[in-house]
Amino acid sequence: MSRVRLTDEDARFVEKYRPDAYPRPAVTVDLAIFTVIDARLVTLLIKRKEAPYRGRWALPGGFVRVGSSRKDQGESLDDAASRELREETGLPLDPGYLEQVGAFGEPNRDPRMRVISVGYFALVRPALGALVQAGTDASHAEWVSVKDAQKRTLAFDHESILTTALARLRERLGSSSVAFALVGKTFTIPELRAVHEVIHNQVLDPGNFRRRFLRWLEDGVIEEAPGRRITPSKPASVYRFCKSC
Amino acid sequence: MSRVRLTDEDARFVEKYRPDAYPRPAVTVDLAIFTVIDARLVTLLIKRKEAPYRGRWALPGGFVRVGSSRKDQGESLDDAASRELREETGLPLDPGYLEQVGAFGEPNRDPRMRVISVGYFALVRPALGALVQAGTDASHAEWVSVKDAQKRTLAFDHESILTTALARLRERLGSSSVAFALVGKTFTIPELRAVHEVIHNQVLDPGNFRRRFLRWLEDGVIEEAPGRRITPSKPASVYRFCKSC
DNA sequence: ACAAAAGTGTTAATTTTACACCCATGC
DNA sequence: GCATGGGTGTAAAATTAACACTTTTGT
Repeated sequence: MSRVRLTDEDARFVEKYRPDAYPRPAVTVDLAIFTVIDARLVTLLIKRKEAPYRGRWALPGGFVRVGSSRKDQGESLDDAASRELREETGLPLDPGYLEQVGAFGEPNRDPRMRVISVGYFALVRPALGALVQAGTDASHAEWVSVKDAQKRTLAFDHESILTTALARLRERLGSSSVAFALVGKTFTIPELRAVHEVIHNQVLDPGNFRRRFLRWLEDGVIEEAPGRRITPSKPASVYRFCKSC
Repeated sequence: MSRVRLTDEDARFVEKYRPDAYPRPAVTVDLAIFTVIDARLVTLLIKRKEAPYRGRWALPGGFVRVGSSRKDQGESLDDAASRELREETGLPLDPGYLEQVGAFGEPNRDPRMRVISVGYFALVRPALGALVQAGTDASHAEWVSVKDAQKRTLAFDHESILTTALARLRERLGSSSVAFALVGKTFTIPELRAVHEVIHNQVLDPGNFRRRFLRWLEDGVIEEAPGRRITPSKPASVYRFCKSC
């Protein structure tokens, strides 16, 4: 983020400035965290333990930490989202993938007060996804298939955040960094195809998918990796994402 | 926006709720308002009359009006953007086109306090664009070619908002509603092509462009309109956007 | 008549799609 | 050997790109 140096006049003005002249909204981040489990696209939902909407399912999220002084203005939005992701999943760092999808700020979306939420979508590897359930109070957090999640009545306007995030995920799936965030550190082409099929909810031609994929190999985005898969038929070759072959 | 009815418990809780427990950020909307003038893509910049960054050029924008009570939570983000658009351009309603591009909330992007800005991009017709300059204090607001705007050092992080907005505009240009927002109420194919050329900064084949365009005609998105253009060569036929032929 | 730009036609190149077929492996 | 699914080949279809050519206007 590029920022510009202050003039002396600006600096003097800042010292005099009185905040709180106008009411301010609270600002939160809410996350649609996706992974693939048992060939279903799932998202992490939290059962709210407090009002409002107590007992209802909601996207994980929380308030953005805003410093109380000019010197300390708190954390960035991305940092807030990343922090919530870690806190709610209990997973170690590994950002996986995290992208903002926009601000959601209709009045009265929260009955307590004016709250503006910045929506994110996040991806975690399936292998890690399985750990989340175990690490948390089972009744508190749950992987729910996106289809089911959209049928439940979520708290606040989380339904619309989820829908927007899902659309964004589908848009981004063509990009390699997104595509590889939902498979293991090593993977086969059929594994990757299965993920695409689940997300787009349609079967894909194996041959054609393979050809699209092979461009990434030619471009050096991925490389062959050692390893095998146990299969009831011909085993596929294993690849890995290649950030610095 | 779908929202869910409160339970009685929720309602009771809301009554007790004490806001202001944590510091809150100020929230603004900032707009990249585009139009085409003299075959240049231009955006409206405001010369700041107050600190911080006094005298520097900035995107038009302002604080989101947040009500001070639970009953009145103020205006929506879209409404705030739409209001600023009207206030800064002095143009009558006619939304033209307005779309959110995301939240920009790095700490210290504003030296006074933590400010989170929601960026929008807006389109106004060229014919209207010319009026804006006249209606405002000339030294206050100015149409600046996007290329020049990106060379000037804009206030805050407006450079990054502008860049993001421009990218979004280019993405959306294929959609009819966006494409037609930058030409007159009636227009010719060459006029429309000129707009595309300016925005994508490349010359387009007239024949091929025409064919792409004609699909919209077949789909009934547009229709022929009466009228002519004064030209030094063969005049093109005139069309109009057709919301309910 | 001439220049200029609209509009039409045609063809090659590229990408997408569909589907046949061979191959390696576990059982 | 046989079923299963990985991997390869190929050809039709659709889209894109390049460019020649005809038409209509103002001068």
